[in-house]
Order: sequence, then structure tokens, then C-alpha cells
Amino acid sequence: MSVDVAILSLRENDLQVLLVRRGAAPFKGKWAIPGGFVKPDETLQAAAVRELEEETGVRDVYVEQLYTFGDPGRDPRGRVITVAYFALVPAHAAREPRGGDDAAEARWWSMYQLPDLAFDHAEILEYALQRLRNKLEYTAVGFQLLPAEFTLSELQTAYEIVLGEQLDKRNFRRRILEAKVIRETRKYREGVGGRPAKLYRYREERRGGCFRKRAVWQAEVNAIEYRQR
Amino acid sequence: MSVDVAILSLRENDLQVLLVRRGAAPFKGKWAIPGGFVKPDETLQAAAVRELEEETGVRDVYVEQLYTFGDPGRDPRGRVITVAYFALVPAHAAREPRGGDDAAEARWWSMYQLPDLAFDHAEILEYALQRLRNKLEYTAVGFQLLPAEFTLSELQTAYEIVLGEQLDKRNFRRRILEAKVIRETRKYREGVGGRPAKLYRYREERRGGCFRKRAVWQAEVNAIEYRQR
DNA sequence: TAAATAGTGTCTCTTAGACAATATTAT
DNA sequence: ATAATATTGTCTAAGAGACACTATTTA
Repeated sequence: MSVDVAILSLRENDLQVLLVRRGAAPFKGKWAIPGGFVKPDETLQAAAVRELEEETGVRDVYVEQLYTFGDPGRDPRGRVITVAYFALVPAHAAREPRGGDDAAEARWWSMYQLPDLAFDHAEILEYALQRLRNKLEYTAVGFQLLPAEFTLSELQTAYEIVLGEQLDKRNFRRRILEAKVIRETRKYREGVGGRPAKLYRYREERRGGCFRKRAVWQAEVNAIEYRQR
Repeated sequence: MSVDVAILSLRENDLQVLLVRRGAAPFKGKWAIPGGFVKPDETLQAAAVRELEEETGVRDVYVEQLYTFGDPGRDPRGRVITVAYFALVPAHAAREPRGGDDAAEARWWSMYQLPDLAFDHAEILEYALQRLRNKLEYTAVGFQLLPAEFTLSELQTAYEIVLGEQLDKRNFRRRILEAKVIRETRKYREGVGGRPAKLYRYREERRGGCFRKRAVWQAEVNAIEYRQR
């Protein structure tokens, strides 16, 4: 019984995922999402969080169960069922990747230009991207990809990178502000060459807030994840 | 590694779930959702379908993976991780429940008046109901609870039972018809005492159709389930 | 003063929701 | 005729999307 974690982050103006190169068969030399076996006394979520911290050094980030993959043929060694999670790591929060205990190679890859992947990990990442895109519109999960303070332009860029499309600046700002999920600080981002932008913070207490107004999803979608945090 | 299946059906003008009474410890005498271990060579979905058929005799119904529960304390016998599924059985399709191989008692219970449940099965059913309600609005899953031909009134009643609220008849019909997920037959439901109602059928080929127009969810939500059907 | 970035308002279309009268059948 | 059920349309409010100009800073 294993967990695999798709660790996503915004890097280099791109949505990237942390992959490790397998040092042993099967799929030796291929890239894979980090994973490992669940210890006897930890929850599945705890196992995912542990993997995440081993790879990135970060704790207390957004982690959500994605789907459980268990087709008999997915691992040539025999029946291995894996619970896939995805994690959102704020920009610049992760340390430089180093291999795990087995000194394997590890690096970030663009979600939009992936290498050949081991096992069914391509399917897992495809599903993770779909889930993230949906949740971006229907929940306030986007802030998990940014540092604690951010400008509206940075937030919009984050949305655009994940959704893969350009957004209208005025409509975006209206929707974000009407959702009341962020609040102004008194600080400004200066020295970028241009008018300084106000810095905003996510309002943790309005977690239920939702980017699209006509959404009914918060209830389910957040229910279990937050319970297990 | 086990699968548990929340088998839901419309019965007696109510949303009901099939439960079995446990004949052995732990939780002996308590009610539980049917489940069992995954065989070495079957997919998780196949195991869920097998459980479903053992309990109800039906095949080829809607089955969807719900969530994987694996807290170390959830089974007193030790670490048991279970993948929860839910299944939608059309009204009157299931045979009368009988026990499984262990001759245990089995019966339908209202989702709105459940007995004390074994393990974390109360949590699983709570989550199943949330998921079903959400999918009812954002996908064309409601038809899975009805026989192949149904009247608009029957469909509306099904929605009302699951959602737990009254719906406006004219708005409901408008939305369903605009979604183009059903088509008229030339038949009528007669002899009920009143004007005969047109019978409709679900349009399988328009599966992506969606009750709420402003929904973006079909993509993800159906992706994996349909792939595994 | 030019270049770069931030910030702001209105109009239109679509969808959701509220709401009541007529039509067809069986008894 | 009455009871039961089926069928049909309009108005209003809210949200989503299209669209262009002004403001503030640095070089």
C-alpha cells in the first residue's frame, strides 16, 4: 500500500511538478512522482505529508487526496495499490530538490512538457491538473500557490498559468474582490518598474469563499480534506 | 485491502441504501455497507462491481470511486485500508436483499434515518450523499436512479428526494429540456388517474450534458469513472 | 517623457428563480 | 362535475464576459 504525491508549484512562470528519477527496476531511469509505502501507524494523509516534506522540506501546505489507482497490471512487480495525493507548494517555499534516501535524482518539470513517466503516473498527473483547474474556479485554492502576500497581478498570473488561458484583468479583479477571500495590506510591491501594486493576503477565515459565485461545491470538496489536515 | 460500496436506490419515495448486519466481530450486530477484499487479479472497480452484484443481482449500473479511508484506528483488527465506492441502482432493478456468503441479514435503510453503523461507515455515507447531490446538479447522473423510461414528474421527484428540497416544476422542466439529455418517446404513462404523462429516455450519447449550465465539472468528474467502466 | 505596470466602470447576454393558469384523463 | 395529474410562458435579478482608458512609478 503506497501513496504517491503530485507536488505542484509555480516556478519560472510555469506550473511545475517535482519528479524523481527511478534508480531501480521497474522503470529504472524513468521519472516518477514521489511516493512510498504507508507506515503501520500513520494515516494516508500523514504518509503523503511525510513524502512531501522529505522531498521539499515544506510542511503545512495544501494536500488533498486525488484518487486511488489499483489496476493489477500497473506495477510489474505485483499488485501495488496506491493512493494518489496532490500538494500545492507556494512559490519559492521548497528547497532545491535533492534525492531521497536512495540518492536518486530529483528535479522540477513543467506540467505542460513532461518526460516519459513510470507506472501510470502520466494518468495521475493528468487527473491532478484537471482537479486543480476545477478547484481553482470553485474554491479558494489558488492562494496556496503564492506566498502569504501577493499582488492582484501575481494572483491573476497564477490563475492564468494553471488554467492555461488569458483572463480579463477587470473581470478577474471584480470576481476576486467580490468573493471577499482576500484583504488588503498597507504594503506595496515596489521597485518593479511601474506603479507599485498593493499587497493582499488570503483571508483564512473565509476559506469557504469561492471564485465562481454559482458554485455549490465547497461543501463536499473541502469536507474531507480539511477534516484530515 | 478492501472495497466498500454504498449502494443507493430510490425505494418507497425515499433514498435508500443497502446495509448488511455484521455477523462477526468487530461491530458484531451493527449495520455496515457491503464490502470485501480485492482479489489479486481484479481492478478496484471490478471488486466494487462484484460486491454490488452479489448483494443486488444487478450489473451495468453507475459505479464511481468515492474516497479511500485508511486511518489506522478505523478497524480494531488492524490496519485495513478501504476504497469506498458508490453505486446507483435504478428503482426496482435490485432483487430482494439476501445475505452474502455468510448468510448475514441485509436490508434497505433510508439515507435519512440510518442505524448505528460499523467502522467509519457513517462518514462514508455522509460523503456519498454529498457527492451524489453535487453530481445531480452538475452532471446527468440522476437518470441512473430511474428505469429506462420515465416521466418528467418522476424525474423531478427523484431529484427532490435526493436533494431534500422541493423544486419548481416549470423551472425544472425548462432546465432538463434545455440540457437536451433526454428525449421523448411516443409512449405515455397511463392509468395513474389524471392526464397521461409522456415517457422520456436518457440520451446516452449526450452523457456530457449537464443540468446546471454554468458548470465546468464534467471533464474531471466523469473522466476516470467512465474510463474504468 | 517614455516605458512599464496598476487600477478602474459600463453594457449586454445568459441563467436562475419566482410565479399561475390551462389541458387531459379517470372516476 | 370533480379530482388528479400534465403541461406551458413571462418577468426579474444576478452573474459572466466583452471592452479601453487613466494613474503612478522608474529609468
